[in-house]
Amino acid sequence: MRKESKRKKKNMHNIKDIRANLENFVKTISKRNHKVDQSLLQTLDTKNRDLIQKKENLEQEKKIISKSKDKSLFEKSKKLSNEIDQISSEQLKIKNDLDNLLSNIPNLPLADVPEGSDESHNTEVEKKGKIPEFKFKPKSHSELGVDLSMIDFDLATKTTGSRFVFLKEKIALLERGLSNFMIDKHTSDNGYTEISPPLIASESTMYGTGQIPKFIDDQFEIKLDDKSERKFLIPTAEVILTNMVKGKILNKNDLPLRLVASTPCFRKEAGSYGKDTKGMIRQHQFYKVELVSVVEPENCKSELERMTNCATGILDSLKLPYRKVVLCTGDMGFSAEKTYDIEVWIPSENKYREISSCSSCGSFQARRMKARYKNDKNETVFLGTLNGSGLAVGRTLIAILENYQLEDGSIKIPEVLRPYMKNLDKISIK
RNA sequence: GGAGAGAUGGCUGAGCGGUUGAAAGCACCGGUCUUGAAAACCGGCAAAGGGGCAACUCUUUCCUGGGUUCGAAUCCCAGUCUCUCCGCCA
Repeated sequence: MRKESKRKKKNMHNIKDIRANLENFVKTISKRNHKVDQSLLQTLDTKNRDLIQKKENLEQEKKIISKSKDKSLFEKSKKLSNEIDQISSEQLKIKNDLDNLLSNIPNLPLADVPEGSDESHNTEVEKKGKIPEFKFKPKSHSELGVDLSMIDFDLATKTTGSRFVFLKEKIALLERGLSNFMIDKHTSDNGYTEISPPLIASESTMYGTGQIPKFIDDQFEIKLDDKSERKFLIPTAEVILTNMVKGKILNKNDLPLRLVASTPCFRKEAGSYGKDTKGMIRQHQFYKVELVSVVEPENCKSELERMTNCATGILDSLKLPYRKVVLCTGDMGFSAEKTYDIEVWIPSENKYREISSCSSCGSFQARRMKARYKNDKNETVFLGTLNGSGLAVGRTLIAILENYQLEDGSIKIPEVLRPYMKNLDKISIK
């Protein structure tokens, strides 16, 4: 039989589930500020299935002929091939449209996620730590760093461009110390396995966690050579860590898988022009300690709580004031079904700023990655994946500089960090 | 950069034009035996998609894409990836 042209299989939302409850699906997705063209979806699906039926009938006919080895039927078989080709290419086109439609639809929010269109509808669930009271006007981290000659934005502008920074001496050490401190804590106290991953991900890897196709504009694409698959600098270690199970079928006793890595992250920050242009809050490149859990899907909810606690644990031990919020349906990331943001207190802005985001993605990413496991009943089912920052190192650094600043512009080092800082108790001008 | 080898089910690994969705082993699940476990023995065990309330049934899939043939895991072409050796660099 002639090989029928195959399509690259994309996995995303399960069309079967959607079909069974289309109204509801569209309604739930609309809570996420995403409109689904219901009639288009329905038309494509019906048409697709119709063509599949037609194609399969012909294929069966052809198969019978070829098995019969009856020479008198060979001509007919050739004709069937042509027909099949025709129908097949038509079907492929429809399927492709359907795939494109589906792969741009975000994950379904869990039932307990508050409804809302934007961040103003996020719900605070916890507030912890004491907001520092200064007897002087607290400086911003960039003022502090520049005054100490340990943060240099101008230099980065010269060598690279905007939204990059040079850290020097004790502040560079602080950045490195923070990464080490966080990783140590997650590996020794929280049961995570340390990974040092590639910082470059292939196109299919980026698709797996949901960065592609919808958010391709925010990714730094890099060119290796003309031939190989497109490659991207990772926007977060989530991408590369989560994809470690891409295409795999794990055993139940491999789970849960808990991974931690400290990596630079690269983001174009397209769409945030003019936002947070001052200081280190929003950079094209920053370090982040990332937590990833791969679990049985039914354990996603409890794992999310656990992971979030691992993240806040870092802030607790650094004695930084923070609050925890549940993101509303409209503010969640593409792949998430539920997200907690952890926000740390930033004195110079007199408000809380995101320092970690912990999300359960349910089976959304696993489906895209084709990552499965054998469950109790020996069925092969999609895994659950979660990711969270534990924490964003750059922003933690900012929080420490600002919250621990002294009147003379020097910075007190939190107790737990001192072993990572050559036992310094203070960063001050030499 | 030069020269080779390879890509098959959860894993290892046979097959090299038709009854092969694919041997065998391991893993896994069920059973017999056992006080329990192990061992041994018996049985089961790929995925995706379509149809059906269901029992069930059909189609596709042996790296990807094209081609030859009535028929391809098997033959031809192109590509990707992996491995080994040499060179180069760290």
